[in-house]
Amino acid sequence: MVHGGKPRPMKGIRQLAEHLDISIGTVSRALNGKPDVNEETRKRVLAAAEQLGYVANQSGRSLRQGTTNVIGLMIQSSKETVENSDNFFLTVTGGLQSVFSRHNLDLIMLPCPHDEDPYEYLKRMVARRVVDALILSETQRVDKRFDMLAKAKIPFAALGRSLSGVQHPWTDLDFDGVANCAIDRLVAHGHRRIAISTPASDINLGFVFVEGYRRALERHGIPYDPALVIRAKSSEQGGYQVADELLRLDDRPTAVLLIYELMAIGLYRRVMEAGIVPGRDIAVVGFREAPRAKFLQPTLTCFRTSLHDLGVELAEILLSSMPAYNHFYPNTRLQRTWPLELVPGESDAFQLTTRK
Amino acid sequence: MVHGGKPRPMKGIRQLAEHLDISIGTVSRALNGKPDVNEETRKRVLAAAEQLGYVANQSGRSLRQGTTNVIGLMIQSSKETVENSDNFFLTVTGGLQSVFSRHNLDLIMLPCPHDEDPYEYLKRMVARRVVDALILSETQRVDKRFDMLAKAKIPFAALGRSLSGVQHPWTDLDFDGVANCAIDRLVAHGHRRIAISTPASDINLGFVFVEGYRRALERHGIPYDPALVIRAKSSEQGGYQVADELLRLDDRPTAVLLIYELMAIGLYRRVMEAGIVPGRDIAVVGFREAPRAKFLQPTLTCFRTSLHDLGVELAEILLSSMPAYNHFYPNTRLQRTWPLELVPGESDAFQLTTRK
DNA sequence: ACGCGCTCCGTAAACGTTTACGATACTATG
DNA sequence: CATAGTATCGTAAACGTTTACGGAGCGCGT
Repeated sequence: MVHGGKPRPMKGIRQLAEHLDISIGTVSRALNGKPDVNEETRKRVLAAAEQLGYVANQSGRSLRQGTTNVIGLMIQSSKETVENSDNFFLTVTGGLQSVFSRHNLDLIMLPCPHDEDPYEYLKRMVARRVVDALILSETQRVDKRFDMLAKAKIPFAALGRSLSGVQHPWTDLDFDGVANCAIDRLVAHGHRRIAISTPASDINLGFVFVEGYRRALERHGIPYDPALVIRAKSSEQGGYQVADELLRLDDRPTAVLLIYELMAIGLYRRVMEAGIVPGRDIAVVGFREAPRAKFLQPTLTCFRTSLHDLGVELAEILLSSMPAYNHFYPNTRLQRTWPLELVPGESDAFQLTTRK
Repeated sequence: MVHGGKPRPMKGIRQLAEHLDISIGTVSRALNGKPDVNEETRKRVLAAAEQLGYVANQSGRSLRQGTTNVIGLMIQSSKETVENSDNFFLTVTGGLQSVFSRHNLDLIMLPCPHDEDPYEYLKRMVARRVVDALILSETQRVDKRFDMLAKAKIPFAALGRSLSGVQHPWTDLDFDGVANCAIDRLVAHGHRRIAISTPASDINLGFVFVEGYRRALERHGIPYDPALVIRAKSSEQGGYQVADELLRLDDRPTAVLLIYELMAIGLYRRVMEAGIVPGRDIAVVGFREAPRAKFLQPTLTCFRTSLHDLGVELAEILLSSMPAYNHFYPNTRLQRTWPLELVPGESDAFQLTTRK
């Protein structure tokens, strides 16, 4: 039984303690920055820990204190979601982490498998107790997950508002504001028959988007026509399909508002097949800005925002709703819509001449 | 102290045991499917656990058995990576999970913050001991992470081969095979001056890609010209830049091989600005297939593969390298390149007429 | 000399599991 | 009936932390 030699891999705080010839209590206090420990011994402990490569076992720690210092971001990578949303999550993640890291919190992503019920998945993850708090995305119109988390008293914030019972913290892109702005612009250009695309799923953003569209129309005295609300997947194929439906309408719309900018690629393609050119015969406005939109001809009018900053906001909202952290973020609004900036393109830059 | 009434939230296995009036040992054995427990009582235990919503505390469990049943997928969301699509990761994730879930393993994603050194980040995550094994992606040419994990004796597999010392399990797309096939095709069409794009970073796939390109060229007796290897970011902008550089070359190439299919969008745009049309004046071949490629005019010749199946393979490789699971996957090759299938498009479907 | 407060540290009890070990009751076998 | 074997269960010791509690030593004022 060799005892000296190379510093063998640390087994636990116990070995570190007996190597320093002090008690484990003191070692623990030294490592955790507790006040009642001599500065001198703290230095020794930290040095020894560094040298021997000791690092606290997280299981033991979180068993004892019931906390893990990990925040989970649940993402439901449904087939549809996978097709769009490329950099969306990773960009938001960057913003989240920039805040969390200041508090020594780590972020992990919890991807719900396609074939599993998100609610059951979340239950499993909560039961694992590997996260202290959660960020939910892709919120449904009514979302059982919120009620469950509220009942389980685990803090959470949502990326996207919802109608669910509990008042929960969230940030959300300003979907109705965007719809509002787009309609104002299109109406000013002479359009009165304006279609809108919305996701086929129960995700809440679609409802909010259409609601804003409806209110804006009514403000201009234009009746709301359900036939102009086209449900389609948020992908290029979806855009193609939207155009297809548009062309089939009797009183063909002169403008269309897309929930997802990539759809414009498919839409352009389909209408051009029909001899209709975007930006001249039909106005197109897209939600959010993708780098790809810049490569469309004609360039797409859309809305820009910083997803990174949205992540920052979301993290702060979550933390301010957690007792242990809320003093860092004293007066934070717990619900916040995130503004977007209009990026004018050529796709709607024409005045509609009343042709009939 | 009320004792009856609503089933209050379970505190632990102890309460569950005394509610059933049996010992905690038996309860634990019943829940974990151990053999020495009466089928009758097992049923009772499972029923009670279900009814009271009991679920084992993961910290306690993993403290005791030193295992967490969680696999981590580390992703370095570098700025550049974010610009490309993360549906890559989400798709692979689907394949991984379909395997892991059979073994009651959960997958979490560990996104390394932009501003943190991936190596340090990984060290922190390993220290947390929240994962039993790891999957690394975006492997560098030489990657310190592998050595660290090997030394720490934590199992891992990589998405992408590397030159690092240790023989580690990996799957990788068949970059050199693709380069090979593309060159054969282009040469058959009369091209001899063929450019190639490669990432600007130290990620290994670029080296493998160029290596395959080089060997294929030499097989055809075409000298390798370093000037034709263009480093650029894997984005539309990068494609634009590649085209820019191409146009600046004296003896202008008649074909180009792109490491990332989205680059074709920018490349098309730039060459068309110069009056050169893809598929007639210049041949373009892209690596991997994106849905977007279908919307390009002319359609892009590229290579298709199932990233989901690649995930399946990767998961199996990882598990077969773990003592506790390897009997499930007896004779699995621990290193495997993943084949891709050619998807012929119009972008290289012309015979080069020798023009000079 | 005594008591008090302060600083620093050791002791031991939790946290919620799993599991080796032994105990009990019952069955089969001689 | 004695004994061995089997099926089932209870007991208690781990796993590695954190932390409440108390104790030792010291300075200081009375």
